[in-house]
Formats: sequence, C-alpha cells, structure tokens
Amino acid sequence: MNSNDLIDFVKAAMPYLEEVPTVQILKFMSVIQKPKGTKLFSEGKRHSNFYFIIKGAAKSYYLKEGKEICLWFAFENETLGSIMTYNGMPSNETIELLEDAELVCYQSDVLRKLAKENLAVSNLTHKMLEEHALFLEYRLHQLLFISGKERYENLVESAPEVFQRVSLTDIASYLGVSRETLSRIRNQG
Amino acid sequence: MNSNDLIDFVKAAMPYLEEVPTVQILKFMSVIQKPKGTKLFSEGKRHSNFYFIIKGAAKSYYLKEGKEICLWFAFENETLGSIMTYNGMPSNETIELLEDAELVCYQSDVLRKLAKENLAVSNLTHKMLEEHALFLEYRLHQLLFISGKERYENLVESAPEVFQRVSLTDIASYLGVSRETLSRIRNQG
DNA sequence: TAGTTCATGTGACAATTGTCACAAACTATC
DNA sequence: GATAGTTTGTGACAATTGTCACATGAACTA
Repeated sequence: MNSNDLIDFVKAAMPYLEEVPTVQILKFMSVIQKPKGTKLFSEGKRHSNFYFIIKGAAKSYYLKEGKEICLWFAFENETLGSIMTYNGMPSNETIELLEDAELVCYQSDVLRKLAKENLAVSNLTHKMLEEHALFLEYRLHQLLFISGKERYENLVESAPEVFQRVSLTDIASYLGVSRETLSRIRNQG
Repeated sequence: MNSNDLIDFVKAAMPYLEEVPTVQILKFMSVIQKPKGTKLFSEGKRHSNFYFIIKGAAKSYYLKEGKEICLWFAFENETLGSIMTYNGMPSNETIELLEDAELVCYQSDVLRKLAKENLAVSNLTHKMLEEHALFLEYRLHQLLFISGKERYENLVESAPEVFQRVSLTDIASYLGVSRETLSRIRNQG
C-alpha cells in the first residue's frame, strides 16, 4: 500500500480523520505486515505505537500465575493499543497477533505532539479515547452485573466471529470463567 | 463562590485548565450546592452536565433486580460524570450524592462544542477522558485478575477514606462480592 | 424512653465454580 | 497416515461464594 492508497483507506475507514490534513497524517502513520504470533506490545515495556487492523486478529492479555487472561480481542477495522503506553508508561498488557496481519501503525508520541497543536488531530485522539472508554465501560458492566453464562450468550450474539477465530481457552479467560465452566455452559444451553 | 474565586479555584485544582481562557471557562462552568441524596444522573435519562466535587461524596450505581451495584465512588477534587451522557446517550447509571455537596457544574454540551473549535478546551477534555479511561482500565484489571479479598485489601490501602464515608453494603457491591462475604473477609484477616 | 429503621455480623445450607485428572478430537508436520 | 502437540470435553471432588434467616447494635424519631 503506498501513501495515497493509505490516505484513501484510512479516511474511508475512520471518518473522523477527514478533517486532518494529509500532510499531518503521513507524519504519524505507516502500513506494516506482521506474522501470527508477533507481540506488538509486551508487558513491562514502553511502546510509542498503536495500530489499526486492516486484516488480521489480535488479543490482549495479562499473565496471572503463568496463565494468560484476555482483556480483549480485535479484528478488521478496529484500533488496537494500550492506554498505559499511550501515556508514556510501561505496558501492563501483552498484545499478540492471532493471525498474520496487515496493520496501520500510528506513532503515538508524534500523534500526541500534533494533538497539542492541531485541533483536527486533537479531535481525532479525543474520538479514539472516547471509543475506548465506552468499550471499557461496557466490559466493566458485563463483569459486575452479568453472570458468566449471560456474558457468553452476549458474546455469541454481539461477536460470533470471535468463536471462529479465537480459542475457547482465550475466550474463557476473556469471559472471566474457567475453561471447563465455559465448556459446560456451551453444552448445557 | 463568585466568578473570580471559581476561576482561581478550578485552575488550582485542575492544572490542565491553565491554558483555557477564562472567558471560555465561564461559558461552561458554575458552582452549585446540592443536598445529600440528590440524584445528579438518573438511569435512562439524558443529562448535559458533569461535575467536579469541591466538597462532598457521591456514588454511581446500576440497579440489578432491585439491588444497587456500585461502579465507583467520588470525593473532593474528583470529576464525576457519565461517558454515556457525555456522548448524548441516555445514562446507564444513577449518580447520587452521599453527603451534602458543593460542586462545580460543567455543561458538557457547551464544552464539547468549544472543544471542536478551541485547542485548549480540546486538550482539557482529552485529559479528562484519558483519566477516566485509566480508571476504568484499573477497575477492569481488578475484577478480572484479583480475588474479592485482594480487591478489599487494595481498597483499604489505596482509599481508606471510603470506609469512613460509604456503607459496607455499597462497598461490597463495588468490590463485586455479597455483603456477607465482605463481612467475612473483614473479620478473618 | 420506647419504638422504628437501617447497617452490620453470623450461622446453616445450597449452588456455583474452580481444580485436577484424563479422554477424545483435531492440527500440523514429516 | 503415523506421530506429536494442542485444544476441547467431562467426571469427581473441594473450595468458594451466595442466599436466607435471624441477631445485634447504632442512629434517628416521636
């Protein structure tokens, strides 16, 4: 994908980029390819990038006593990153590709600097943060108010593709139940 | 509190307001008093305000089968609002004052309009969103990775004042355990 | 002071869920 | 297609937690 294609693509995919001048966008964006298994973020490390998924899938997880516990999954046309590293802190999560992927790579440090000076860029990052906060709020609500079984049913309803592309082990940890409990939920109705 | 006092106060309390011109601030801010029990937000309703607590305490909760389940508590020098209503959607939570309170009231609709045109205001709302996202991430991490007992211990450590100002019933729902379980945690160590 | 209400503690029991162990099914690779 | 490795299903059991019922004690009201 060349620069012009990139601009056309990201503007189509992200309507709130429309107002950002092309010359600015090219300062903080590029397209990369990465194979399955690549760790885009590693726990404890600082990163000054985040990503938009053109093609592929990823998971975010923490390690708890050697076990992975998934925070989220991301697929095509979703943005992927860590609010901690966006703030310059070390990452508290690991983000790993579940499939070979084509990604738009944002340089978050450049983006933040631009946002401080450029209203269109500021509105862009504002929008992204807002979407992230809404997602976190939804997750929190699910965990506090809804049983494991209901969370499973909601996931089947809202994101059935997850079950085609992510292992049940990862999904169980995402739902906050053990692998065995998820297996029983699936087989009992 | 008059206009000048308000400006001095909020600029001292919120460093990221420094760059916002006073004339702009007065467009979206005022100071109000409200008694204990006031519902600043009600589930299902739209609101175009959010608040900064000068003095007082508040809780946010959902209703689940008649029971309140607390999302968060807020005290002096904290900002309080709903990301849903900020986005123009109906509130999914109720926010209620636990004590008589003095509040800075922001008009979020005015603030959003200003942010679209004014870089300093945009940076302000950006900063607020970022803090909110970090808080949600912390809560999510606690719920997914840490046992009820550890969550209790972390709360004692990080916010002991909560136990002076909030009922154990509310704290139990905040921690995601039953009132009885919290009682046992407290008496066993 | 008596009565009422509300917050909290506690015991008994049931239900849910996790853990462990192992079997079955599926994948990938040679 | 044989083998190794991974993923998923399942049974037995233990541990945790929730629910229900009731007791206690503090706070508030009349």
